[in-house]
Amino acid sequence: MSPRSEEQNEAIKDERREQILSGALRVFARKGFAAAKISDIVSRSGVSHGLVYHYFDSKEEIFFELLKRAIDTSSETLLMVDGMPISPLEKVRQTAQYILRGIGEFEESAYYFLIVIHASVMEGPKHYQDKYLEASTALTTMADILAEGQKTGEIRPGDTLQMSTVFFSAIQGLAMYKLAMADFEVPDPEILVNIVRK
Amino acid sequence: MSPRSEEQNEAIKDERREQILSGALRVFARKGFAAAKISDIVSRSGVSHGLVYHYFDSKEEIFFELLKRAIDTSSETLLMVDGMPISPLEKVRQTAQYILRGIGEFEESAYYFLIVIHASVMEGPKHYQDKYLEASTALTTMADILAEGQKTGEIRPGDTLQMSTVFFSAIQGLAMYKLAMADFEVPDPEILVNIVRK
DNA sequence: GTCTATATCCAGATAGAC
DNA sequence: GTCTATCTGGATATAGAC
Repeated sequence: MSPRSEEQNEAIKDERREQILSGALRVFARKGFAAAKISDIVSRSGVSHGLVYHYFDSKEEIFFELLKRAIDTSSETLLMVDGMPISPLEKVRQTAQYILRGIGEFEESAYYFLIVIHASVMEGPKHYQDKYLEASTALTTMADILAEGQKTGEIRPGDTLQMSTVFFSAIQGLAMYKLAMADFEVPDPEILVNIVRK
Repeated sequence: MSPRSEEQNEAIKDERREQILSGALRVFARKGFAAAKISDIVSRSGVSHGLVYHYFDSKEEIFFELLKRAIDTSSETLLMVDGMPISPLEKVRQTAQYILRGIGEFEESAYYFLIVIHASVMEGPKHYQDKYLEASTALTTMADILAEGQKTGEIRPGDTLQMSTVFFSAIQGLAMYKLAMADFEVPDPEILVNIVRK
């Protein structure tokens, strides 16, 4: 038997973990936390039942890892756009374009939105909700951008938090339509921009 | 023992059914079909475990009844608005006002939206999806209204089905925010109107 | 019409072989 | 590192008393 190096073992471990998470993403998104069965994840990811529990302590831990990724990614996206040297309206446009492209091109992207929805709306372990609160920073970040845009006159007058909420509501809703309807086509990002544009 | 009349028995049966459905609505909305336990419904509705199965054949039948009500109600609402002798833009405004008021005032209303989401996005019995397809008539009905409005110049140019999809996406998303956030306040309906208004 | 008690099945998690 | 076999709890649904 040829012994494997530490690095090789680490690489294998990472690969298996990702393999499991990738299958679990689809299963959790489509079924929700409680309805998702370990056996579903096993089928999707092609590993054995026992191996899942070798890499994760519980079903809950797998879900939480996915939730973490979903929220971290969306926060980073918004901070990235906010840091660009462009006008407020253009920031809104970039956000809409970026997210909608993701939903259209990668099914994974829509699944991550569903994970957040499950964690936030559905009853479950309390720390899901806690983690979710971090996601609401997106709402206020966008509201701040809109307020700037009101000063420059690019953005409609009105309650910026409400506008921000409608903007993200539409995005979440679109992610769901994408998964619900087979022939769904991603709408023109400009329709989202129209929510706030003067 | 004083015998009860047929009518009284019927009234009791109806009342119990509604009692069960009312509790089940909240449970299914918050947990999804698979995660909802009969014992949850029992706690919420205040009847015994056995009685639930006296009035319904299965958990599935309860869910389906709720789904039916959700979809029938939303179809009727849209047809009602469409039948009003008002301009296309005004029809959009009435729809937004009516639905948002419902979401704001009655928690029940937001729950029904969640029921539809569960049925459409989550994996489950196939006939849920079939039933759900009826709900998509709302999308096309609204698209038709928008097309009329484009002729009269009240509505923005562009793909009307896409605009209709964004409009309803936002509504669905708002229903979720309502249930996810404790301090949620319903936004001004005019923000939704702005999606399509020229 | 309503309840409690129980049968049956299936899921999450563990143990231990290879 | 990976697998199969098994334990154990809990859920749906049923049976039958009141």
